[in-house]
Amino acid sequence: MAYRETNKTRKHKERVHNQILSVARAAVAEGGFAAVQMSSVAAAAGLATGTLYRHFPSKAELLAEVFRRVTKREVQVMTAIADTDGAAPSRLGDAVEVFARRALQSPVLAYALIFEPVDTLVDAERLAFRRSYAVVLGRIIDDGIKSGAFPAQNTSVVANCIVGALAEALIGPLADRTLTTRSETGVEIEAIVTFCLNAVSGQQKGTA
Amino acid sequence: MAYRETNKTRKHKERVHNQILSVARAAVAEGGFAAVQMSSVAAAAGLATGTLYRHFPSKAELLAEVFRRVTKREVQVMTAIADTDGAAPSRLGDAVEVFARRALQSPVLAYALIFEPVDTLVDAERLAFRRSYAVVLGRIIDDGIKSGAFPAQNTSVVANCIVGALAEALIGPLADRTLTTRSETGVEIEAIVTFCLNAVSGQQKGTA
DNA sequence: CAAAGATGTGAATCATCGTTCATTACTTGA
DNA sequence: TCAAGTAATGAACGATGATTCACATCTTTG
Repeated sequence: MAYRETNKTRKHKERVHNQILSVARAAVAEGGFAAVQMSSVAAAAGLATGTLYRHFPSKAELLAEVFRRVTKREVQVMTAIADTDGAAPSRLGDAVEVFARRALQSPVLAYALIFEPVDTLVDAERLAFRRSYAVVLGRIIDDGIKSGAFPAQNTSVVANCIVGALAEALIGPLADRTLTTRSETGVEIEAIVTFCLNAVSGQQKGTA
Repeated sequence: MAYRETNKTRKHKERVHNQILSVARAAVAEGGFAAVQMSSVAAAAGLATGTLYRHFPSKAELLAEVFRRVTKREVQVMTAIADTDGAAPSRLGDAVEVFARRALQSPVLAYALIFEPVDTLVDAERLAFRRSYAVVLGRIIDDGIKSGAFPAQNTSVVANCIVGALAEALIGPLADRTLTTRSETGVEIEAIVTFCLNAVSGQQKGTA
């Protein structure tokens, strides 16, 4: 005898929900997690501050959800490459290169995802995110070892090292985000790819 | 005809100054920069909050000073190794290993120094710090190239990659800093050293 | 349209900390 | 001991920004 949740309302709710997430995502891409303020998000979404709390219990959860969404896509992209059926070295090179290109495309977002501390919730997500990358890379490396393309090695440590090398060279504080003409970017990426391939295929006492 | 700064007062002042820095440093090592609160530092140092401001103009400056002190020592250690007169590969291995050992010794502090964003002042210091590391590593690598131990390569990118690989493998995911028996640590460090040496001495198209 | 319920609103509240400053307690040289 | 100055104190202040909540508005069903 009264209000009941209906298709229309459900859709509306979902639309608003997504709208909020999208605005928040944009804010993160613009200035990192630190730059996100509930009031700004609300304003940008054309809502009152309080309304956000009808959709997310807290800022932390909102940010965590943003993180999850963006992150999911990134991992999918990497996974797709890993599941290609080329030779391991070429797949590894591709994975590294794609990571690099995407990171350079939106450096602030990349920084936020890889580095920026926020709060326990998001930090936990980040851990999972990094691990996902390492897992994908590890799979490629294991393939390479099996096929003889790479010597035996401590896959998980090596995978972590690669993630770190990528992160640091591309979006760490030292990354020179100023001198990025198209060609300079290319040279840098090539250097990074070489570094990683060398590291994995090197001949030093391989079984560390 | 009155008060004048004297030896005794100067000494006292300095003692308190150092005491504050030391307490702050401990706080950073315990929970990172984010965990440092002026009131806690004061309490731990047996002082009133306001007293801190007789010694440091602001929290930011206090933290920057802490950063500088800790960091100076670290760079000295690395530099000493770089200036040894062994072969480049062995020096590089030593540098990496020492970095690793020290980082594992106080992971939270290492994390704070390498990653944790704080404010403009500290972030500027961090930039210098990382650059110092990269420079030291770069010097070793350049030596190696000159002596023919390493192929030609983009030294600065490679140095950054190494710093990143170290950081990630050791302290990025503060994750399994729990299951570090002495021997596991050793194995992990060895894997990291191998990774870095491979990366630098690899034969892939070296002149990226 | 009315009642019931859900949603939206945004000013007020709350919590956290860095920073200040009037006051008190020392130190020093005469 | 006194005057002149310095250091220490810690409660109060201020800024920021997340969160709440009493109220208004909208949707749905009968």
